[in-house]
Amino acid sequence: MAGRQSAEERKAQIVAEVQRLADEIGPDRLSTTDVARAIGISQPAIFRHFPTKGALWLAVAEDIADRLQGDWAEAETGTNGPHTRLKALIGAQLAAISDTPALPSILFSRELQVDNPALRDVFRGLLGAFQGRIVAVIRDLQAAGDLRRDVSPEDVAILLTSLVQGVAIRWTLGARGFSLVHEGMRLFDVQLALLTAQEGVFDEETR
Amino acid sequence: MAGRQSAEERKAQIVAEVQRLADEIGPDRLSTTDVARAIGISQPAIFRHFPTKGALWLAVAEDIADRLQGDWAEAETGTNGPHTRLKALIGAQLAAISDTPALPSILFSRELQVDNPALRDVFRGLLGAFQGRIVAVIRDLQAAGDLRRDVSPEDVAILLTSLVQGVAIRWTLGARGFSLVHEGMRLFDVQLALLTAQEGVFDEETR
DNA sequence: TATGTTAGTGAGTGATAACTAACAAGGGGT
DNA sequence: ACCCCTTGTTAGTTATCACTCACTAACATA
Repeated sequence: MAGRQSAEERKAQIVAEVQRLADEIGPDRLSTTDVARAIGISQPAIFRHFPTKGALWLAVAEDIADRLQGDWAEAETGTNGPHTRLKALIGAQLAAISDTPALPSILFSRELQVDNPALRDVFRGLLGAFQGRIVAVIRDLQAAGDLRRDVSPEDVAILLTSLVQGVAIRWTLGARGFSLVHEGMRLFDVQLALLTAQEGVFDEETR
Repeated sequence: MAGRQSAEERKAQIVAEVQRLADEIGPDRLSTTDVARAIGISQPAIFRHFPTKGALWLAVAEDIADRLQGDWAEAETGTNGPHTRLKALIGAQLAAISDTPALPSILFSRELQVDNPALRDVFRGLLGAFQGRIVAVIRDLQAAGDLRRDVSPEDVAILLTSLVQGVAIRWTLGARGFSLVHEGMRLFDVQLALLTAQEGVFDEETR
């Protein structure tokens, strides 16, 4: 329905629908027929706008990349100190997953990445960029003396991004029975409290 | 080759091959033809041993569940204090993933779980059991005074299991360019050091 | 109003998926 | 040495996948 549309609009509509349906059906099981039916056009019409299904997925990847990078940039501009900047970054990521629940399964889909190296490279770069932003903010936090210095910024970044992934996975497996953003931010505060505590009091045997 | 085998042996062989191939091809893209060819039998022979492909996956899930639970039990028996017990548990999990790299993609495959609720339930229970074991050890650690008490055991368990998942994902995406067990244990030590540091020194604004 | 362009359709293609039916053979127990 | 259950094969079936082809209807413009 809604008749004919411009190619640009239709492309955007298809890309959006893929992200919505990927959550229900699974990214790799999602067929062009599913997408076409959900939109209300014929299945071959998909191929008028994308030469191959791989190209469609690449367009989806670029859409995701653009949106996430925009979210990160916005999160970092509207904030003053490094602490709120870090909090905003993590919050933006959680919100993005909450808005597009298929994000983790798309980003980490083994199937999609096995026969679409270009896709894998986009996602790898994207996750690396996020990690890089976190590392930079951690450095600022440490420089300001707001975070213990006996842990490397890279390790802190890993702990925090793992936290986001971990809570997102629990959220998905548990049928989204809680607020991802709320629970994620709560755990972020817990982890950050650990990271701001005084250094080395217990002698921990590090064998 | 190797001629005829007993049903029991053949079943185990198929289940093992699925786990090996799931890593190369992707759990959901893995076809019965792939499995049969890798073993050296005809494709319909698979269905002599498993009524449906879904039943095959369920057998794989139970194999994984048995193995993991065995690993956890072993990790917890050979250890004395709660600290080494925790370390052994995390180490066992990392080693299991290292031995069966397809584990994360199988356990978290959206595709497999969408149309196989039984499978999803097995995995959910499995991950819950691991979480439960971690929580119990954390409680012991706190009771012994070896871990700060201003963090709930459940939250600590989430932080630690997320850590394992996070490092496993990085390991997979990065083409397994480092030792999963080594890197995982290093980060575990970092996180545990944070968890044993003195409580609440910085006043963290918790808005 | 005539004309070229573009979004969209219906029917079909070859490949591959899971699964079945009918039949062949291996091998231990009597 | 024969039997017969079990394991296996070959040859299908049906469904679905991505993708193509010939064609049409809507739109913009001259």
